[in-house]
Amino acid sequence: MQESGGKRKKGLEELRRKLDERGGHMTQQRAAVYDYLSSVEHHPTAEEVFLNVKRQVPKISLATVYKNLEALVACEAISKLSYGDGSARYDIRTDHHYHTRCLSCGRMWDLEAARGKSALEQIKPQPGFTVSDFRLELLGLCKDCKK
Amino acid sequence: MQESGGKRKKGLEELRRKLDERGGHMTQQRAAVYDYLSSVEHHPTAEEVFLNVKRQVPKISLATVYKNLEALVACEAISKLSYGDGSARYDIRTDHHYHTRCLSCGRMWDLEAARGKSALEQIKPQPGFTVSDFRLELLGLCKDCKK
DNA sequence: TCCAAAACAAGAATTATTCTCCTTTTGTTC
DNA sequence: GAACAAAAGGAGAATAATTCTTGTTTTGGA
Repeated sequence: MQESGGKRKKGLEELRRKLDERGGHMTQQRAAVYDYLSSVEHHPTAEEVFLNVKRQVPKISLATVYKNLEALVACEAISKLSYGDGSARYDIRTDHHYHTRCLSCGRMWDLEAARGKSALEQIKPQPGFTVSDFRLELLGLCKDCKK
Repeated sequence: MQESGGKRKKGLEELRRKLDERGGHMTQQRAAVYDYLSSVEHHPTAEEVFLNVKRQVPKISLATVYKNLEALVACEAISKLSYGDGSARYDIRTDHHYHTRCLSCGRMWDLEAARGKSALEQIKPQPGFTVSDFRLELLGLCKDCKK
């Protein structure tokens, strides 16, 4: 499930650069958290990251996972999402994009924002409110659940 | 801040009808929660509902407020806005509309969906996914927090 | 009026997350 | 490469939002 060596190494170098900018250090635990997020297609919870990273760094604590996820969000290496239910989820992508969510199975997918951006800009907030970002989810039924 | 007597009474009758459909009872506490939500422009948290309803029903407990909010959501008298950042908020509206949310103070406002709807329909999901609803938030700074 | 179901209050429990305290590691400087 | 300050780690306590539990009261229909 891990990316190929070269690509992975490149990701970690990029991460180090981003950490450096804010005076953050690269650690084994941090690299493992980032690496795990790079290796999965979906958007896992902190708990899920913890359980998986533990296999590579058995002594890592849940608090460390949380602190690292926070640090990675702060240096814009990953982004934090919420599906609206319990726990927050983390996404290796930091570019502007949205999500589709299946109301039946709960799974989510990325939605390319290319067309969305200009469409969203047509929607105006109340006077005096300055918009800095959009959050958009399309809710419905996925291919599998429609059967 | 309360609605005029007639309108308020009508709202409560409507609520009783919705509760009846699911075998729910009308109580002083439940009416007060609903009434408070009807009386405000913004979308308060459970805590905020609790503190305000307490002024009318001093012995109400926070758990009761939560249970009533849940019951009102279940009978579709109100809706719950949970985007995962901090506490959930509750909205007397159940029709299709969107929200603005201030990143500084956390408050939320309604955003009329009239223009939004056609704009959102331009955004296409992955093939095979059937969209039944949109969730949209504009994030930014409100008038007060910009100062 | 009576009764079963529903709802109440109070507080304990749970869940997700953050904080505290003390130890270890990192990266920079000599 | 040793020394050092800052950053990060680990373990578990603390916090915040929400839900559950227990025993009591209220509601609405018979």
